[in-house]
Amino acid sequence: MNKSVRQQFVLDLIYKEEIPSQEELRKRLLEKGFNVTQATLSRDLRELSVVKKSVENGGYKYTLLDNWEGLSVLRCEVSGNLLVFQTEPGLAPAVAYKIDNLNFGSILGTVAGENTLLAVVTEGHDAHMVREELWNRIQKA
Amino acid sequence: MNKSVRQQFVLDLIYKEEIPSQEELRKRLLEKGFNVTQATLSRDLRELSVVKKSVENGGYKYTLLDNWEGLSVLRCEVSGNLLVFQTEPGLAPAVAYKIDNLNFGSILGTVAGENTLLAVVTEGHDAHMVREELWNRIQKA
DNA sequence: CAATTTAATGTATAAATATTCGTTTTTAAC
DNA sequence: GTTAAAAACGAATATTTATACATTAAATTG
Repeated sequence: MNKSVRQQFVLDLIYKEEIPSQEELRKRLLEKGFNVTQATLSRDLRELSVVKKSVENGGYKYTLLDNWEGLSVLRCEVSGNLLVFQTEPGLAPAVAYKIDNLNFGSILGTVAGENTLLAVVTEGHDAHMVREELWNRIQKA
Repeated sequence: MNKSVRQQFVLDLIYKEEIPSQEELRKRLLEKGFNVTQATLSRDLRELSVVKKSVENGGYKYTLLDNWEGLSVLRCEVSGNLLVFQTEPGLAPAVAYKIDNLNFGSILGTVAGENTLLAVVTEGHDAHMVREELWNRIQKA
């Protein structure tokens, strides 16, 4: 019944299912043991930068504004002040681009090869924490 | 007073300004000579895949779901059934990735170098039309 | 060009969402 | 532990957005 845990579930749900409304989201969360009101979810979605987009053939679904659909990041490990990502062949530059655009202050910059990319963590930040943060954002289902 | 012209203005407005609601969008369009109701704009935004996202320090703004912010595509020319894009150094793969993800039936596939990328137009489609379509989507302000 | 179909839009309203305000819970400071 | 401050939340509601239905405009067919 903790906020950040709930929000993780929210991200998970909208990633895996087609949620058309906050009321529907509320019901799905209830099944998982989270009993909150629509108002709270409205605030959650705001904080998580979740948006409602139209889907083919009518209706709407909630989705992440920056979605990593199709990018398939395979792995992310920490070594010193570096994060090392493995991606599907050829996708590293695209992933690097997306990471750059997140504007994480905790990431100084990225270098991408074919399927490997390095992200340099800013001094004073804990690489493992940054990894967590990023990984959550990437949202591998 | 043509629909597609209006929608172009809509894209333009939400790209250049912070529009917080459909009612506000209506007023801005009115200034430009388009007199439509909120209902029409709701339908426009659905068709254009425009979403409402939260902004720092409160409030909301409409924005494109797939935004090309920071990608800076410099040029796009047609040769036969090919579209040839020039981008800032190193960004071609990221642009190619985004184009792939638009799922245009009119584009068979893309190949990216460093700062140049080729998009192959599907047979039966007019390359110049496709170029227009894509270029509008890319929305260089 | 008349008849028919299809697309675009407005009006009115239902549905969905954001926010105000009051309450409870958590955190921080002593 | 007590108190003060901050964060989280619900209830009620204002605001915003989507849609059902009716109407008009445009395109298609004969």
